[in-house]
Amino acid sequence: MASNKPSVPKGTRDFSPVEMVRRNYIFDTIKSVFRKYGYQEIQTPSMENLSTLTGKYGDEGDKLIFKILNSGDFWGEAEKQQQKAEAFQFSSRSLLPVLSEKALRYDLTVPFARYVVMHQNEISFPFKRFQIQPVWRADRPQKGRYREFYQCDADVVGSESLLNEAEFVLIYQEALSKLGLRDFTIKINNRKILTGIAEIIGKPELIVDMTVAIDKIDKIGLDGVEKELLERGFTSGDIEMLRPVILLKGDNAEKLEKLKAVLEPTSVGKAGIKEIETIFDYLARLSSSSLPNVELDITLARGLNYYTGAIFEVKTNEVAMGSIGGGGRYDDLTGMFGLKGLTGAGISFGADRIYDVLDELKLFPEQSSEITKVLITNFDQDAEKYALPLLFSFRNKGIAAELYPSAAKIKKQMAYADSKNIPFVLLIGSEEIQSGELTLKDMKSGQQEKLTKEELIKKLS
RNA sequence: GUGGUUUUAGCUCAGUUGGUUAGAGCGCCUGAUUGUGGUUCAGGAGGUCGUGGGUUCGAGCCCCAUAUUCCACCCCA
Repeated sequence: MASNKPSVPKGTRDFSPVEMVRRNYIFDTIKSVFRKYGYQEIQTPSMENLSTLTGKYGDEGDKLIFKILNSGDFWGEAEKQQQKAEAFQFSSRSLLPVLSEKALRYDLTVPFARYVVMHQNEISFPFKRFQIQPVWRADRPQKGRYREFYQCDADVVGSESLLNEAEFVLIYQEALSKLGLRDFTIKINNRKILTGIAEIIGKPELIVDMTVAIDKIDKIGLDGVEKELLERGFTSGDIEMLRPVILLKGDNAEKLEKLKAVLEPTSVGKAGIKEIETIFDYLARLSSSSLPNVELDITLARGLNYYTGAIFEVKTNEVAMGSIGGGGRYDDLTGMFGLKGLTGAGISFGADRIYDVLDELKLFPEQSSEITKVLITNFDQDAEKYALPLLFSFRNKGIAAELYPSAAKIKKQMAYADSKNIPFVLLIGSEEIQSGELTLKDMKSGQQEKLTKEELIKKLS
């Protein structure tokens, strides 16, 4: 086994030139919309202190954090610990802080919260930031799920206005439309409504179990949800009360009316309804058309523990794929880092899933693989010498140009231009050098014409 | 973390009950065309059959382990 076949770690990928063009198209589109709504870009390190990340994503989440092994003699450190404290027992739990104190970023929201706390004195609130960087999860890969993937987050901290939530809907709407998606659903819900429902049933402590179960309605159906609710500690009486809420039908206004009646006894539930109404009201004033793909979905829960108000999730209906975006309001995210009373709200686009969707729907624009405008052929040393100042002039005028780097066969040089999708090839042989009229070939039509340097620059600019 | 699945040429895939020298299409290289790509024609190179063990006279094919791919569950973008 001297020579291993090279490979990349499970769930990671290389991105070749064509893929990068397409990925940047996605990033640039999303970025331009973020900027349009007043969000500024930041970046944070790929790794964070492990203590920054642990405990923020729940037990399931913590397991998926990629931990970085300490450098140096960690085994010696472990033994030193044991000598110092007799009570120190070797176990996965006790050894972890000795073996690892850094970890790869799991999402962009928690590092952002850390950033806000560390930079609170330089930041003027409300602070609107966006961030596009990879995150890592030690998950088992499958369709649309990678161990390294990019998130595109926009978050605002220090503003409790529901205008932010309304604008998030518009950002989703605009960015996804720009990318060519037509049939997608922006689902919206409110944690307070879910809390209200749990209160009415009289099981507020089981709210997480309730939401996890009803979130699966699309997947496992009503019977499955009811079965899971029973397993999670609800009685059949509770389920009787829940059923009409889960099966809520109609358009957004109708759903709101029905919910209002159900949630009348709970102040928190009513507050949730009011928030949704306010967001819809903002949206009605902020957009020219009604937004047909915004849908109030009471079964939308999302896993993350820290959402307290609005919850978003975006799904495409054109391809079978998990959610391509999500987000929500979290009242006290920075509290875990010691800065209390700062509210935040944010959304995320899953760039890799969006890529897979656009790829499957063949929605990537065609022209994008053309980069170099003109290739100058290389006949021999004399021609190369003649070509260099010309190459310089082309680039000076902003024309993307290449000189073939060796005097290879013209056939090969033409094939190179063809494979790279270069639209023009300039042929400079002894004839052209003498006359000063150079042969420009249009690769698409196959036509050739003789042009002077000035004419070339004019034509290629 | 649980259950299943995939892996054969650069790519997409054939390969019979275990039997000589493992095939195709596309791509690549060379030539027809020493100054012309994408079309055509002729020729050519390229394979530790994912990896490591085992069974067998003999393994791409059977068994074990491991990696990887994809899928479902959990959870999530």
